[in-house]
Amino acid sequence: MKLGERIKTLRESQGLLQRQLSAHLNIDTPMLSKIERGERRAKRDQVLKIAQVLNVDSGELLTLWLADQIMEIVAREEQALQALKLATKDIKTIKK
Amino acid sequence: MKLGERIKTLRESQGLLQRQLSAHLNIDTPMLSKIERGERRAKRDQVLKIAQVLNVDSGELLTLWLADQIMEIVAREEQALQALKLATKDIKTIKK
DNA sequence: CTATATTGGACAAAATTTGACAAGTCAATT
DNA sequence: AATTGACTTGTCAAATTTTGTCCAATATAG
Repeated sequence: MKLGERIKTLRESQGLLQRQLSAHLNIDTPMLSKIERGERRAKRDQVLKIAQVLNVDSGELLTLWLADQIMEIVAREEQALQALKLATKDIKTIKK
Repeated sequence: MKLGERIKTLRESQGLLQRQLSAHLNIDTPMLSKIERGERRAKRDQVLKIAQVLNVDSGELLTLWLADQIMEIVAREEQALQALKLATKDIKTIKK
């Protein structure tokens, strides 16, 4: 889980406590702790809120958030790379 | 949804009815109909069972099944390609 | 040591998914 | 036109998963 690490790094770099950041998200500290450690997944709007509070581009965090979810799906599958390749191709053809 | 289409094609190529295939999966025909049209997602063990009944390599269907899920996550996101690229990199480093 | 921050685990609430069922369409047949 | 068979659509409940809270435990700072 990369998003959690990134959040923790950003939070600490700004001298914020879990208690403070979690307050912005309307969750308690144990919950944020779990998100930072990747034990629980943040919701999309929480990611946006975190980006806002920590003054970073939401796109950066959303990318990590999405990648984490993809990893959860494919990480234990033999066909991981094939599936990723196929999905990438599909996305590209959709965008055109 | 690619898996559904593939299932339908395979099923029809073998002259099987939804009723027959769905019986193997212990679900009713409406449910299979939805899976084939991508309205509902098959479960992993259902995919394996389908591969078995339709005599195809389970890896092929699992790849489609995984790709579908990835698409569900990223399809509507701007960061889709970045996230896919990142996840691909992560998978590759894990496998090494 | 004390106080504060973080983590762990159990449980409850909320949200999502899975499936069954009833009713519907559509096509071919009679 | 009515019947039949295959498939589809919509709704609802059961089951599973996710999200969150609370309390206690551990770690960290002063």
